[in-house]
Amino acid sequence: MARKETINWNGCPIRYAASVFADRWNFVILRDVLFKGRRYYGDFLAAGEGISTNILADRLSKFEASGILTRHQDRKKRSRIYYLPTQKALELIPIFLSIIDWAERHDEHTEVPEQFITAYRQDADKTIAETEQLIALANAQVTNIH
Amino acid sequence: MARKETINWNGCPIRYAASVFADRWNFVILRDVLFKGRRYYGDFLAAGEGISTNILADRLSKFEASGILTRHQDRKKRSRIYYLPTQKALELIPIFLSIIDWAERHDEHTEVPEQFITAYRQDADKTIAETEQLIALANAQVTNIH
DNA sequence: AAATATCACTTGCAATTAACAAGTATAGTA
DNA sequence: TACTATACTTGTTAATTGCAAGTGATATTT
Repeated sequence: MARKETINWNGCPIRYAASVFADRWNFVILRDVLFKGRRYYGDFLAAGEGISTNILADRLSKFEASGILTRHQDRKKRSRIYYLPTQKALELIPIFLSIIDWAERHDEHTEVPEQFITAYRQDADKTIAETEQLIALANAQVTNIH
Repeated sequence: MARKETINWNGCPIRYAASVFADRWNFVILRDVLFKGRRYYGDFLAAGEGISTNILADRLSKFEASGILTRHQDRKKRSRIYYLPTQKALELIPIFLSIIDWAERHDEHTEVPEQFITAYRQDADKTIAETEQLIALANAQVTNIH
């Protein structure tokens, strides 16, 4: 996003969403948070398949600013930082699931577990709930164990 | 997207989707196509609230390349060009509707007609179908009248 | 027929952002 | 005390974006 600070956003939901997460790396980070249980800076780096450290730092702080992630310090090991998804982030799950559904239909290279996609198409709400469970688990691992 | 042509996309649906439409201006163009009936280059320019001509041209040709839009010449007035959404584009509707739903819940500035959002929340499939109707109408206006 | 206008782009250049490599700060470990 | 780990910064180069102007192919007006 170059220049043009004072755009007329005009109450458009799509433009708002665009400003929050319409970016290649944002998609990947959100995928990692919502579906892969990643919570640490280092995890995102390793998993992001190529994101640079400065870009990752930039995106994480922007997600914090927009209320998608919260930043926390590990109590016992204070040098470790973890990021947790907010409710606002959890509510992105339906969007990302329908993206997965779409990609599976239109990209021949996409490989989603048959079971997962079938389950989603039969009962989307259930898959949404299950994904939330997954997230709760990942959160617990980070907040309790350490 | 600078450099890094040879990424390991790895069959990930989110990365595929990111490569096709995760970009500020892509969001706006798709909004215009899916919900506002815009079909002409000039319409996109006027409505995009600030997109540059070169960026618009770039995005339109990429959408063509990725099978989201098809480019057509008006028969009677051959200098006019219109773009039509493909089936692949139509199937983005559920994604964009859930984005609208999400933004309405989390952005105080977002102004979506109450009626629309309520209808969507009560019966998503119906709103999806209605949006498809809207698109059919916009297509007809472009392909028949001229 | 010539001049003007419309439309859909290109092109050139400056400004902004991203990628890559390296470095720094703080905390914990040997 | 030295070494390591983790989470970032910083600097530099490369790529993309924004903006203004230009171009070419129709149409329209005079």
